[in-house]
Amino acid sequence: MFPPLNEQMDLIRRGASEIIPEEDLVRRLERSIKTKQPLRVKLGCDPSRPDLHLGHSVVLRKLRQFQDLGHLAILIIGDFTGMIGDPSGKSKTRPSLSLQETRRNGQTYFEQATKVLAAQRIQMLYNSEWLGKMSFADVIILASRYTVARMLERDDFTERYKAGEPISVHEMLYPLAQAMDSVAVSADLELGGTDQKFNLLVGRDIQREYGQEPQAILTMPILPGTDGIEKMSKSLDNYIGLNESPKEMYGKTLRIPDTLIYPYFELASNVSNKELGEIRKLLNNTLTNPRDIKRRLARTLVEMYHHAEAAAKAEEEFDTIFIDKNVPDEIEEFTLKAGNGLHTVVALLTRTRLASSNSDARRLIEQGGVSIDGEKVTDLNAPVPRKKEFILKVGKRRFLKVKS
RNA sequence: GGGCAGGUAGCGAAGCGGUCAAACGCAUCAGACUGUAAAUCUGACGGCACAUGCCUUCGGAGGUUCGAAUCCUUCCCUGCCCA
Repeated sequence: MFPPLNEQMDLIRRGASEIIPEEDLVRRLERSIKTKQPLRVKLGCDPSRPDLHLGHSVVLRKLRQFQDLGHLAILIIGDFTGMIGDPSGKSKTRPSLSLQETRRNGQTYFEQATKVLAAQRIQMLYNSEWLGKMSFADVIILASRYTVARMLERDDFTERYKAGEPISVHEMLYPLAQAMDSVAVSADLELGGTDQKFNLLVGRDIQREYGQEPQAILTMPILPGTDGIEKMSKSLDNYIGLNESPKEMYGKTLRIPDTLIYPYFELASNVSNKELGEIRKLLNNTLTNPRDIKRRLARTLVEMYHHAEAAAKAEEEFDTIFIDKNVPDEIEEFTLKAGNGLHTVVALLTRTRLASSNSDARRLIEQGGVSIDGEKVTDLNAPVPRKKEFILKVGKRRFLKVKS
């Protein structure tokens, strides 16, 4: 039923940052082979940000490998924690979601996650099922099993504490809540990014306190965002979303700094180890133009989340716009209606949201960023052309077909 | 409970009675350049009107003043120290 241990470990280790403790995992795998029981591999998901991106895909792909090996993927939607608010300390506006919202987000999370995960051997649970039932007394008992000093060991707590930044008490409850998830599902292994290491380790301690064998943990490297500096995240707008159109995905990928080409192939694509080696060789060769490899990366990613045809088309369109400086085939349309009072280009830009305000629209014109049918608009008071149809272009890549 | 230091535009951070729509950095947007939507350079960057005009912003609410982000009162929030 399961592949041999060595084979499993080879795959499991690939790309992994740390496996703690590796002997534990090996032991469980051996047992699983013997008893023919799949491992219960847990991954926690934050439903307050239901838009998945390549950063999430790194750990999801690892989970997928476990599925492929015959193990069970347990997705835990943190709806309970989502209802209380985000603990990251970064955002002051902690959106407290309603139960309904968390359910809806959980659903969209699932839909996106299954772009990477296999539909079978997957179990999705909402942690309000057990956390919501805990009494205050239960919480106190749970909290008594961990110490403040140990909690403060967590990097981000240490730093914030030193920097004199606020840390709310409830934030310290999050690692414990997450640990209770592990207890609730009797996790054999929990996956997460390296930034989750602390939380994952707390899970071990708490499981032990609750009479369970502590889970092994496996961390994956953090995928850098498209800026090449920060961790990929939606709030920093340095992400490539799993749900994005082929066009967006392709364009964003081609924009990443050259230094990210290899890490993206390694962590976010499904190229084989052999291909990875070739890619590395090519990148080290000064004769190769990194652009060509980056194009391959962009195609690969689009193929993974869409299909080959879409990838080819996205590439073609990119070339059309940026190399040939032409108008793409498919562009959004806007129909001018009599009586909607759009007489000037400025008004049109604002109405169609190509500019955020009239001032912004004027600014764009002043800076030479607006053209109609390829002709630069220079007059701030330029009227909307009396044509049946024309192409409005803003900046380098925003197009609108205006009809009347 | 007491003492101290803070809360400024998307973020970080200056300003401490008029010349403040508010320096600077980051992010963002536009232009040039480029293999690229990268890097670099240039410019813009609250809103409305656009000719030097008006309106809304500096935690909230009041007040002093011809005039406040800047002074006073009060409330809310944050950090540190003492108890």
